[in-house]
Amino acid sequence: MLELSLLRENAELVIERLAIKRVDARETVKKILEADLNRRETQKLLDDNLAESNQIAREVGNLFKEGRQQEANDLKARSAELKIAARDLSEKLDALQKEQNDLLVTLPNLPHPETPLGHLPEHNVTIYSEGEIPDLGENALPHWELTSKYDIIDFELGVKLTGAGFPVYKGQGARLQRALINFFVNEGVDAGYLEIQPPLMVNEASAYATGQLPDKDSQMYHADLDNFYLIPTAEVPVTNIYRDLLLKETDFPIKNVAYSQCFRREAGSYGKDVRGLNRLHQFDKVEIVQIQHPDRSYAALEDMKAHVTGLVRKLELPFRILRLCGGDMSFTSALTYDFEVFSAAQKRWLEVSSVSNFESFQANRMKLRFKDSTGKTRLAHTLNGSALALPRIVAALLENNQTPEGIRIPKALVPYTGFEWIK
RNA sequence: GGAGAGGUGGCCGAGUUGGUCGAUGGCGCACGCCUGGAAAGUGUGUAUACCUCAAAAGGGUAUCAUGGGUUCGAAUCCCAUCCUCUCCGCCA
Repeated sequence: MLELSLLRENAELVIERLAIKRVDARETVKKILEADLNRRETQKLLDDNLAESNQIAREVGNLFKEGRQQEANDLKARSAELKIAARDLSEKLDALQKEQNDLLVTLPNLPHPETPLGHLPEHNVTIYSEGEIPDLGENALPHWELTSKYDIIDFELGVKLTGAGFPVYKGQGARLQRALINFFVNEGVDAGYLEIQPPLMVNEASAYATGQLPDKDSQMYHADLDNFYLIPTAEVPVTNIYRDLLLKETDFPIKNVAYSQCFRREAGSYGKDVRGLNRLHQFDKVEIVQIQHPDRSYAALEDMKAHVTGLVRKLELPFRILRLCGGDMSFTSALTYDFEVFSAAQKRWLEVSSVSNFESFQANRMKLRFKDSTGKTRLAHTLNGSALALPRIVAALLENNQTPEGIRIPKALVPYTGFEWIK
């Protein structure tokens, strides 16, 4: 969530920037500031009340010691009055705090000034593209046919075991999964990221801190008995490692890479978007996360973008990088780069990574702070990106590399797969 | 799952016949003294949030797992929840 101090000091800027995300924040900002003013007044009244109560308690103690029962009892009466007033004030304060907080969490993060205007996919700006789009001719097969032709991924079997969107990987398909995971994790480790294996289930506090709750409740699988959520991305447990921490400036940069399975209910999806590997309920992803000093978070974002570029390049896939427009960017992001690979039989671009700087938006909700060189406590910046998500990479690899002899594995992967062809 | 013990500041650890306890002490850390330099020694300081204040200083409030209760007053008493440890049971 946004920092309250920013709203107090520069409400106009907030309103102006949020308009880029097509949010009219005028009314909300006004209400927040009203609640804030009210809250502070109430707090002052309550504090004064409690101060007097504490004073009386001390005096009563002394009077009893001196045996002055009558005076002590008189003071007790005053204390009872204060207590009733304090209860009311305290309830009012809680209500105001809740009101303010509830309003504050409805405001998305401010988009970075470089964010393109617009709200449609065509308003996203392609800032880079690379690689040849292969001409596969007329007989090219989409990946969902290739997977059954070579018997490497079984969608129907997944339906039998669980349901749609839970494919079963077999033989060379399973091996390819392991190869990609190891390749991505190793590349991350080589780039200085600490490898993390997080839990795949998190508690309510964690889901709230990274913003999945309360908004995206229906997008997560939930274990009722223990009130745990299956993670939709490793971002959730990994970022939560740093929840409620007060870091030192020398702790930066924090760089983590984590492989995990991800679970998403994807309620409301349909059509060609969910065909084959395009959208699954369970999938594999390697995520990179950085916790950074605010002065260096944008440099870190560029680093992460370069890292992901390296991965896609080594896989020899044609790709492009988009800077997302305000309306297409996530609630929490300040600046996002999307990576898309071209899946040549489907003839469409598939998003395989989203690299974002959240600035202090997540850190504020999570209370992730650090002491700067002057001893002041400030919010850290958080960033994350997929590096990479497997299914669509697999879809593009299968489609783009299909030949009459089989499917060719890119050179960089061969040491991991142990084979050069899927046959 | 059953029985028991316990959760105090960055860490360890006092404090549980309720009373100036945000909390003795030690370690760690920071700065200073000492030293040619260091170690040892020694001195001082060392939580977080909110409010107040133009700012700093200062002041107020809250926080001893979390939430509630008793009381003029709670780290200390009561209740609930969460978590940790030990033993038993079960088990990859």
